[in-house]
Amino acid sequence: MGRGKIEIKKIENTTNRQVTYSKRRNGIFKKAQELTVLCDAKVSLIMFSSTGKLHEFISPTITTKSFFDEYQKTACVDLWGSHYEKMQENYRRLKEINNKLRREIRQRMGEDLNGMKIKELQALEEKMTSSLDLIRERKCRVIKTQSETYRKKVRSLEQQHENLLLHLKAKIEDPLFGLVDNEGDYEIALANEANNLYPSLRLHHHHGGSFEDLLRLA
Amino acid sequence: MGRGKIEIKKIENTTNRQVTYSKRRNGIFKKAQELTVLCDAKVSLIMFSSTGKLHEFISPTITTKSFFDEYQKTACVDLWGSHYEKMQENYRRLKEINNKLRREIRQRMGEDLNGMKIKELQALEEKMTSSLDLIRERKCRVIKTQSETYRKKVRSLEQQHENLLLHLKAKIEDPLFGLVDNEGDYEIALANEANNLYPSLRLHHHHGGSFEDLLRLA
DNA sequence: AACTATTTATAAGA
DNA sequence: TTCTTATAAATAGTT
Repeated sequence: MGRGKIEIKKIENTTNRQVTYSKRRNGIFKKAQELTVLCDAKVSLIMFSSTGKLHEFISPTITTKSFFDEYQKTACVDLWGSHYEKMQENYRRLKEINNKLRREIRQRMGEDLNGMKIKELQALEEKMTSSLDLIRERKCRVIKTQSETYRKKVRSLEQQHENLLLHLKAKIEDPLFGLVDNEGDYEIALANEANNLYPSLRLHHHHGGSFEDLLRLA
Repeated sequence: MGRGKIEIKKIENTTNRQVTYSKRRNGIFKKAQELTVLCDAKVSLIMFSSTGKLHEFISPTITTKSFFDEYQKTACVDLWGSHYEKMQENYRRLKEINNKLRREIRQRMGEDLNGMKIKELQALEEKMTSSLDLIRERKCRVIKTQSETYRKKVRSLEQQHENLLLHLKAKIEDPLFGLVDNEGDYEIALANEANNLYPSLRLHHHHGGSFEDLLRLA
């Protein structure tokens, strides 16, 4: 239908092919639409052009999903295909691994040992003792590090404390060293100066557990 | 296109509607086929008549399944809906659990302890020692049971052995006790009788490890 | 299922 | 892309 009759074979001229695709696509969509209305049919028409562009028509009387549900039921086709099955396979394997891991943990907790042979039990025991050694080693090192940190902090605080004492002594010997407005406020000023240093000492001591805690843990 | 122009609305006369459906279905299939060839396009055309009958055309250059895989990818349509998403969610959770389990095992193996506080390490150590106690207890019980079984078997075999000796002694003292055909075969008969018992003894001894193995294990 | 008068789709050209 | 138009194709109503 056109100025000349054409043979039904691939149009080699790209531009021409795309023009024809566009025209005929409109034509076939219109036909699908008419069929839907005239004959009360449900139609799905999906196409990809040679350049990979997607165009689709679906009867407005139905949703895409329900259309394909019906199609799969009627045609006995499984469009889910590999996607679903691969996923299910992976899921199954993951579950299996999970169970093995759980069993391993239970055994390492001393449960679920019923089926085990003597040699297996012995191997497990050996694994456990060597793991325990590693854990204890790690614990000792952490404690040592922590202890060292505390030791340094204590020394630093002692230093501060000493400085403070020297400072106070100097003030007592020479009341005019600091500028004090009157004799009555002198005691209060001293007390405040002390309080400004001690809170930080207490804070440091309780950050992350006391030194006494550490000794108990080891 | 025909003897008269028709309005595009549902054809109420059933026969007429079915005839038109049949004619136009052929028409649209031909169009789809021509589009496939002329424009090198991939077309899927599926339709259900008002009576529920299915007809479909798909470009012979592609399979139904690969067509829909591509369709889903391109259209970003999830035709499987909630089903798929639920599965994906489960899969994700399972993976997470898996990772936690692996971490737990690694910690129980004495690895991956870097981030742990002293108290956590101590708790882990305690869990491990109590687990180890359970495992050792279990091992001892299994060894005891096994040992007891072997002891009984040994006793039973000793009993059999003693019976055999008595039997032989009886035969030697009274050669006519057993029916022996001639004097020349007497020695051979004795040897065979002995061999029929000893193999079973050897078999029992090596089923699941020897007694000496057991002692070494404990 | 054919037939065929008409409508519709579209190839080629602008 | 869109419009035009000559012509091929599709099809509604009829037989």
